Amino acid sequence: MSIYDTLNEQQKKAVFTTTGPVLILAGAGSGKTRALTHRVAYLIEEEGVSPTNILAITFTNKAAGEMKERVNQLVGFGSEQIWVSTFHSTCVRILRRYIDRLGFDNNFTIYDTDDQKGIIKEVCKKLEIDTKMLKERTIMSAISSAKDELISPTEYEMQALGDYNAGRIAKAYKEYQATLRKNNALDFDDLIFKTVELFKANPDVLESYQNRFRYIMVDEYQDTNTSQFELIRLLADKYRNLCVVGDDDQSIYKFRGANIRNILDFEKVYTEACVIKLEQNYRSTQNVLDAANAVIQNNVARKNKALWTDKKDGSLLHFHQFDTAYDEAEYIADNVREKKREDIADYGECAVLYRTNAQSRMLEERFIMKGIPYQVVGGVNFYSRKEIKDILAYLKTIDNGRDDVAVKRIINVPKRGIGATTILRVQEYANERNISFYDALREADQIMTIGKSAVKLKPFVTMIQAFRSKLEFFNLEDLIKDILETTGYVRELENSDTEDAEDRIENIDELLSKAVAYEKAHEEANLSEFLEEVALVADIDQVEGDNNKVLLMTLHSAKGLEFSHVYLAGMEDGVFPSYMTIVSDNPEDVEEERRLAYVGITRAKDDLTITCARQRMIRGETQYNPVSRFVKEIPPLLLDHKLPEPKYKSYEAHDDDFSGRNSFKAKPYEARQSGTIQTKTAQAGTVQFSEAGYRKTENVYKRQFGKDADTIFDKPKVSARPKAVLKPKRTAYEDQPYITRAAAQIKEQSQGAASSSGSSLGYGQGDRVKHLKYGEGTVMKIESGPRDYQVTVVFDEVGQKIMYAGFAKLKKV
DNA sequence: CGTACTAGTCTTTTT
DNA sequence: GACTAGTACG
Repeated sequence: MSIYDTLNEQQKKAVFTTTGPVLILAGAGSGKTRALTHRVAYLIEEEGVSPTNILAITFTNKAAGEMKERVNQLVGFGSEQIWVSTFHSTCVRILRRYIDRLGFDNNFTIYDTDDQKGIIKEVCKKLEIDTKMLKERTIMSAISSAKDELISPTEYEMQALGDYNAGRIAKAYKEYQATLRKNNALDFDDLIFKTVELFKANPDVLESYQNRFRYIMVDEYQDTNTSQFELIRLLADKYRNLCVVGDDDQSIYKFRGANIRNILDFEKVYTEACVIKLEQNYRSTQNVLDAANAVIQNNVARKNKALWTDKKDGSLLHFHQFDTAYDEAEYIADNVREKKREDIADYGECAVLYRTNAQSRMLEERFIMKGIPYQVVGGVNFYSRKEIKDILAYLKTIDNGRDDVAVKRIINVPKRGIGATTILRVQEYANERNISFYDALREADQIMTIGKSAVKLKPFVTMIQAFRSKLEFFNLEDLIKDILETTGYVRELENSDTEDAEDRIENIDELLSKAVAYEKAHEEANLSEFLEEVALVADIDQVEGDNNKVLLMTLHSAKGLEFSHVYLAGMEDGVFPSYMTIVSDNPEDVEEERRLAYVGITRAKDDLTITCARQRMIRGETQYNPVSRFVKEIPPLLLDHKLPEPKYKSYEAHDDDFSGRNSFKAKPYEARQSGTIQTKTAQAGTVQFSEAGYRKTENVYKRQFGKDADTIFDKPKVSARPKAVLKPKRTAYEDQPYITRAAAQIKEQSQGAASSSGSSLGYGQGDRVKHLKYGEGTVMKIESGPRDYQVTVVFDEVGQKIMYAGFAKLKKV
């Protein structure tokens, strides 16, 4: 019995076909990681391929780690020698070695979105681009798209001829690249671009990597963009042992430049390619799978496949429409708690998925209220928080004095009385002499224009020099501590009475422990590599598998994961699919959203709950949204609750115009040009839909279910509710990077309460207490729960509430 | 130079 | 609603 016996026929074919180009079309849950890991094992064990000759590219560091681990289990040795990493990390490793050939310093820094924006701003100022007319954002995304397509500034300029705005972007692009070069920095897109450039300009370097990576595998191939494809094409060009794995139905990163043609046209580029389809789904129940299939079928641009499963039907999909987002969140939290109580599911088996990060807030509040452990993935990245970026900027300055962005970030943090004017003068001086900002600082006393401010600059330079000289004998931890001590960064935070100072200090502590962990994991930890690792972490990388918490994340972050119990929240037209895509005149945009829905549905192994709200606050505006078209595409037979009956007819359909999907396909553009319809709801607020998108939904629905598919506009019952009691602020906390401050307090309290007899509450049964939002009330009961004291209070105004002492912050009156 | 307030924008998704 | 950039003022 060998390890390969457990594979199905198609998986075996994927594993045993080791030479030449291979395209594996792997449907959701079809065991593609299994196939990939076994393939690597097979290469090493049966074909005697050296692990060093294998390159596997994954999408996230987390996926890379998992792959390594699984190969290790199969082979038992050598897996640490396989090069498994993301596109970006792969490129950094190559560039660290060879980028000097392109005129960069090998210790270049990597700019994140914030840094980029800063540069773009400078560029706009310099080129006198009016950012009201042409937004930084637009310029940035134009540059990013250009890089994804491997278009250089010069080429961009040529293409922009005759177009005023494009011409300005071209100028900005050119200037931006010049600045990056001057600062010895690369942005995310450059990492790929420059590697391709390096390979093209240096055939010897390319060949050495071609010889090294004789077997190349790429996971999540449907999400590669043009530059990534080119990179892979170059690397695989000599031996052509390229195996790509993907699912066109799960392509959800078009906004990031992903080119779905890469997978759809693979066979055209590699005519000798062997195509293998993995269609048996091992993950989900029949009902879940049926729903997913029904939804994705509405997409036109896809390779046909039919996922099937051996599994039982399973339970029906649950569907609930609520009046408000509050009710929705409340229900989900209750439902999770119930499943836990009845032993149906543990917390770690549940996940709540939503379209936008902003939707996590309401859910977090409810989860905290009910004491359910959870972890939010994403939102504001830990490493893009102000305080973290400040500390990192110190490290960057110490590491690479040419990084002007970093130097300018910290020159007056903490306050040293160095203002904008001084910085400007120094920059002018630097520009004249063509030296870096930092080098200009060193010559501060020679800059005539800044006068007496020069005195303030000197101590800064001396300090940085001192840090640099300590670099040799300090480890990372000591260095960071020294920075905090010398600059008084934490002291300043402690003295300021801003609300979030404490959070910030905690975040800094978290950074320190990350640095310590990094040093433990790496024998010869050095500053540059630490900074580089930090720059390339994804949110999902921080999720630990074994902490038994409900995971809250966007649908995008959920790709590649699976859970027994999945909640799809906010399933409303306007939220998901997003308003932007509904009104877009490109029908492909809604198709991408549909793929996202497909990803969401197929995350569920056993149980799927779909929820939505009639009323929802989005960006400070109350919106009334109908049930998502994607829900309507699920056969009603699979749902436990019927879709709501339409109450307001908002649009009269003309069946003659569109008798079915084919006729829609036949004349999409005329349809789309007929503008938008506005639908007034009973309450204030309007919702717009593109007519085409609207009609399409309608027709698909009719065709499948023979029902009137009118958009539903229920008049929401607006119940008077107390406003949210707390705003969860995300903060890093010990081993749990993204639990909220309030949850952290609960934890502290419960730990403290265990040792100190419990009188620490300061109030007891029968006492009158005051709550920040609920006002005054009487304590009825205090019970010690598993995490904290549960206090029951009857408030004078809002009635009885049961809450956790640690976070309710009740005061005796 | 630093602070406090105001106005405007934003988000759909991220390596 | 929340965050940020820009501005007016001390």
